[in-house]
Amino acid sequence: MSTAPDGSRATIRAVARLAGVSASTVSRALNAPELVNAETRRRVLECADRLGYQPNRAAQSLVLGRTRNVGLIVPDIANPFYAPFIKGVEAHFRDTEYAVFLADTDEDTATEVRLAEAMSERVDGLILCAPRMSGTRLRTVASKTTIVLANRVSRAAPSVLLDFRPGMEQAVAHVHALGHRRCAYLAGPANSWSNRQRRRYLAAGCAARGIELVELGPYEPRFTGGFRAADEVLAQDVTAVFAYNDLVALGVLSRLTARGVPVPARPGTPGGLSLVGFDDVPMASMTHPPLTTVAMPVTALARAAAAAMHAMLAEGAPGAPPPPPAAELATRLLIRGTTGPI
Amino acid sequence: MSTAPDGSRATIRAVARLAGVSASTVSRALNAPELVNAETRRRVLECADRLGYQPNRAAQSLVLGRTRNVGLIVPDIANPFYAPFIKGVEAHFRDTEYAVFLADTDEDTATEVRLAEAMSERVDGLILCAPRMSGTRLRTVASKTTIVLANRVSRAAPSVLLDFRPGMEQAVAHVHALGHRRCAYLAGPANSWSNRQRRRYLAAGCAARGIELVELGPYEPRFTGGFRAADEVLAQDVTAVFAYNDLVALGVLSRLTARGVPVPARPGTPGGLSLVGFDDVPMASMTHPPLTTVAMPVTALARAAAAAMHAMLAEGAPGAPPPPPAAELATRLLIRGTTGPI
DNA sequence: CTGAAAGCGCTAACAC
DNA sequence: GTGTTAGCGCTTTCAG
Repeated sequence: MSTAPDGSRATIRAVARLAGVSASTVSRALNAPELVNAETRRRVLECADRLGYQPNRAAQSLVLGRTRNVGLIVPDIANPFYAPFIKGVEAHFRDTEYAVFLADTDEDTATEVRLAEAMSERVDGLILCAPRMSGTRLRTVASKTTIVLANRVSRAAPSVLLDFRPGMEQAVAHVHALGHRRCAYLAGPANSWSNRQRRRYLAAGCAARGIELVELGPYEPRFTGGFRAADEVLAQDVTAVFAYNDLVALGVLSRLTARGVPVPARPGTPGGLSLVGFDDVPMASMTHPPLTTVAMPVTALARAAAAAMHAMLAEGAPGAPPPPPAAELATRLLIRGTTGPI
Repeated sequence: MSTAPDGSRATIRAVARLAGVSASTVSRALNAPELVNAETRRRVLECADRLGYQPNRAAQSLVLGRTRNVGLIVPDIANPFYAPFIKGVEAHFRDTEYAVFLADTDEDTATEVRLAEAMSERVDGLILCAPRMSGTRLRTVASKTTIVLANRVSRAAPSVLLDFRPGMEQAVAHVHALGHRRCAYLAGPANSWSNRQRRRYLAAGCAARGIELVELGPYEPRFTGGFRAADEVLAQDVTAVFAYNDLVALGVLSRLTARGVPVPARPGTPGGLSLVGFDDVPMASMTHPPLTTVAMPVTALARAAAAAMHAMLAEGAPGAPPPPPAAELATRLLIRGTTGPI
């Protein structure tokens, strides 16, 4: 059994006593097998096993100065965009000595700050996905623990980034080729890096091609945000819509369908709309019609973030983090059913 | 700043030195203010603050024997059913001394076991949501840490449970009232407690009313599981379908719509289907038509689980857990647009 | 009300 | 190869 008769857990000394060696030898047998006689080691391991010995992590952490935990903070676990990110990070650390601790900020900056602070005391490193906190705050957190940023740049810590440009460029070119000349952008959270990026490349692409772009919102980046957006879009005189993300796009699609507005426009019939999303969440390919969207290589992003963190941790550099590498991962347009000629 | 010039963090002794007191006094000023002179305490607090002192959690854990972390393991964070559960638990522990560590098993039993084991070393308590591991395994984990189960019963630990019966009863009665006499149940994972519960009450309700129930599956409990299910349902001669959960139902709805099968049946036209889901995920109310489904009071369940855990932790009972309370929370049918007369 | 001392369980020099 | 010793940073008796 794993617990002694009195309910307390076996310590390294108990194992040592049972095996007739010192605590150091047990420690070595466990952590540096090559430093100990094969036979001794066998005996120690057997005794440890017999007592159900598990090293006390607090004691290890205290002496080693590391927890072997890494934290992962995302804005909203319910957002399908983050699911593959989370799973990617978890997958990377599975079968390593690290455990991944996940937390969700509910898209709230104050919660994010509190969580980052609580976590930073309990982990060796923290992966912050699309954090909304200020640069100053970020610096504070970075001074306490090793940080890797995903989808956010800062001088305070290295980042892994999605390169929005190719996808956005392709989206604008596609819509332009279909004849659209007046489009709407349904903005997401104003303080979000993703929103700024999307808007920026969209604006640039539209300007370059003589497309007039009207910005609506901000909307909450969820399905219901799209409902509200849909009605406001209809009040504008546009023929195509770029939504902040797929969830919003799906909400727009749903509401538009309910109001009888064809997506995309039916040739010859006025009043239809073309619709482009961002993220390529699983649901996007399953609607009627399936959503034209810009796909993000989220799993690759996750892997990059996890690998960067793992490397920084391994480096053992307790001082300043290594030179921030900023991996960029290209997005691309997936043309499906919600875009058509004007 | 929070770090000393040399990058190392301030210790309790540093604070003590600066304040001209002993480490014990600093500790007391922080943890038991009433035991220390008000003025001394003020000074200590000020010094602590000035040095950016943060107690080392590993050291605290070591001496206190507790981590002030609680773990939460769910089958799939991407499943919208679990999102409110997670948020409910997180909300409960926000502003407590505990941090919640979340992990996701990817619906995989082996991963679940590994995670539970890794977590149990790092937390004071573990909330297991709909665990799939064996009773034996559960007992092993329960011997290492305090456990609360959600949607699963076991002698090894207390549970909070949803009472599926009222919702299922209502669903069957509803479908029966609409004239359906031959229905299908699209089963979820065979080893899942939820699946067993649903099937059981469904079977009982149908039997009591003379409805013939054919069971199909198991299907993976996701949108895509519903695609496959839809085609298999069409090959059966049924008029109504109970899906394992909303995701599956949504997949069925999508596929049925694509194949031109009306949901619900159009009066007078043969071949339509009525459809009932379970969970009431957000998306369920947003489809066309909106999904008739059995709503689960998930947030209440989460609160109950968190409260139970918190109580057990507070009790400080390091030995055996208190008598397992098994809270039961009633489900209910939400009649929306996917059910209609035969 | 405060300080000195002991020790939580473990690892890492340093001897032998 | 293995044992001895000395802490890691904190809390908590026990004296005063």
